[in-house]
Amino acid sequence: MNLKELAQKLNLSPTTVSRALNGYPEVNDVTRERIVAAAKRYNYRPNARAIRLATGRAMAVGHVFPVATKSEITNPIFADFIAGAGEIYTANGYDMLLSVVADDAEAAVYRDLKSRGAVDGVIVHAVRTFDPRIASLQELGLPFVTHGRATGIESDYSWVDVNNRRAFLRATEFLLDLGHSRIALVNGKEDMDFAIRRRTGYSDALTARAIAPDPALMASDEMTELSGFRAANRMLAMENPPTAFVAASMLSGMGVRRAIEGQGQKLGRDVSVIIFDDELGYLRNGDEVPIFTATRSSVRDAGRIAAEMLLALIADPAQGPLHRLLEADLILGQSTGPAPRK
Amino acid sequence: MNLKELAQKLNLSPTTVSRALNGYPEVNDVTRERIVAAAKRYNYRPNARAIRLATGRAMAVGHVFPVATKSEITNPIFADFIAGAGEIYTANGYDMLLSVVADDAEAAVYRDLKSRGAVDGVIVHAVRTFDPRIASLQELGLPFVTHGRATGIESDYSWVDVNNRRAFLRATEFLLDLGHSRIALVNGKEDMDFAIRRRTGYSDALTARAIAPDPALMASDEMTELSGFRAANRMLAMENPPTAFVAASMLSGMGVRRAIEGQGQKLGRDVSVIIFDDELGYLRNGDEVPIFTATRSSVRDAGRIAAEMLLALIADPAQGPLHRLLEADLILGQSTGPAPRK
DNA sequence: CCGGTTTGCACAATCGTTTCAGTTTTTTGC
DNA sequence: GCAAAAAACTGAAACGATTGTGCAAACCGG
Repeated sequence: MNLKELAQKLNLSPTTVSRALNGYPEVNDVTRERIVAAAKRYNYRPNARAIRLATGRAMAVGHVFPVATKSEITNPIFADFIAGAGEIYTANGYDMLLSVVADDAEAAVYRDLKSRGAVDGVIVHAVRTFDPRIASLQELGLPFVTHGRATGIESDYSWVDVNNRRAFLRATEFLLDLGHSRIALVNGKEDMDFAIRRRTGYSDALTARAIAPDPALMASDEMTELSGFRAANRMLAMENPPTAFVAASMLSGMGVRRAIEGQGQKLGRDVSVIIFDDELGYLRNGDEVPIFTATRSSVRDAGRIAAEMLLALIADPAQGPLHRLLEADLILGQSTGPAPRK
Repeated sequence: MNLKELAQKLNLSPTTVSRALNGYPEVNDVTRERIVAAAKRYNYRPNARAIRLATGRAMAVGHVFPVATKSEITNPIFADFIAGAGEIYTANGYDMLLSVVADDAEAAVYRDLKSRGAVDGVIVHAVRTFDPRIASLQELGLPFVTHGRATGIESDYSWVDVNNRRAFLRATEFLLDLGHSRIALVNGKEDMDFAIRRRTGYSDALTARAIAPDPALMASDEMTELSGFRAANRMLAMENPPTAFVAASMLSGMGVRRAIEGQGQKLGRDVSVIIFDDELGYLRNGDEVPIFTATRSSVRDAGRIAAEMLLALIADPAQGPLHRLLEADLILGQSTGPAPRK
């Protein structure tokens, strides 16, 4: 059932039917109702391909899912972010186009998406410091929003980010307030921009209390359980081991916990742990009572916000670069307690 | 740069240019080369919207990402499956359309996708027993491939699945061979079809050795670390506790491990654990040496295979329902050992 | 050299919408 | 009652490709 057929059944021109369904004013109310009713009855849905060609808009936004050529790590954040963004697209009649691509071919994909006219805008994931994608997107003139900021990029662009620095600053301060002074950082890989910011927050908190950050207490690796375990194990074996950890993710934190318990120590009593909790659907921090004390910020919410921002930008690119800095909550769980007395 | 402009620059008709670029035979080789060179030089990419309208094909496949209305659990499998499938789409010039939708609205989304002509086929995730989506897709006449099978559906349809029953049968047999007789199952939620099959494999292995499956040794819940921990804790506190566990996922297994170690027992010596390993990118089972003994089957591979199957089906639906049953490898890790002597 | 085939290209219709620019009909003001 | 304005509707041209059909020019064997 297409527009022409529907128009014939109604003894009207395609023009009128189209206008009626799209809410144009120049159509009689009774006619409009007749048309709407018929459309529903015949289950008419305008052909997406034709609309796109006629309007010149893709009514779709692109997400590029980089598959690292070397490490096979897929970003665990991705699914939740997509879920949040997707809700917004669905609610606004937009489609979401997902491109899976080797991470060295991303620029080409953006150009392709643009010149094929497949999308009206894109969301950029996993921003790195000095991320070259930002410049190439600006050059292309394709509306975009990044999830995370890139230190080292001077030009202005639209982004949604968590205040990672402040989150880690607060987490570290909280541990300091509990009397801890040997506080370790189990960070993600520090080519990611957010990891740098997190380390800065951690260091700043220590420095502000006149504690010099100890490089031996700072680890940086993939945010997996295993590397969290290894880092914590190594540090706990030191002569002057840490009494508290700040971990970059739920998984890292689980690894740290295992190391602590493996040494026969008790989490939250002998050694404290704070994690950064992205509230991933399948990695929940307990049910009623949080297992870990955590700085918490929902990735799904970030997805929603980024999607809304992008749609606004598509509707009116002139409203210039938009920014949104989300603050993480500090929630109290069972993994922190006062520093043990010597 | 569109077809007409390119044709003008070449002093040719759009027809010829189009035919040259699409490999039709009736164009002179030197002309073709001239055209191809010009296309590359002007960076011409045919407009996706126009192609779709003209050919009637969407050159896109849909993935529906159900967001549970009640539990907020997003499927951790999803990202890896998508990554695998996406590779295939990209290689074949197809786009991937992702719809995020409340799980009670899925049927409507399929109908919408079909009548709008937005996709040529879809992949169905997270199949449940008696899954109604299969019938509605068959009715719609939209090509589809499911990831997982649905017991209780009598009609034939295309699917890709892991031999879950055999995987759990082998895992259980392996533990039996090591002398274990009190073997527990920490399963996923048993409204998912694969979970049922897994339990069947587990039970069958026990029964074949004349051991009656003990309901007290069978848990079924979300496949999270916490529920794995709780189930194992409960079972280890029994009078006659299990000496081995079969866990449904990496996360469950991590929970089981924590329960074991929490009781001061040693994994692989006092209590054995086998997991099912989906080889998720961010939940790797160790680096060189696997932590857990596991039945392993790559979700990413499953995604690739399902995507290839769907594209084949779109090209020629008549080749009828296709099936692919993947076998899981049994890989030896450090989490299993002979049953301890009483 | 000539009729018929092959080769290489172009014309024009088509896909299903939107939308500009009319055109017809109705309403309005006086 | 009539011109002007407003309301309601329509024709036709886009949008940018693909593709069936037609038509010259080149080529062929005899």
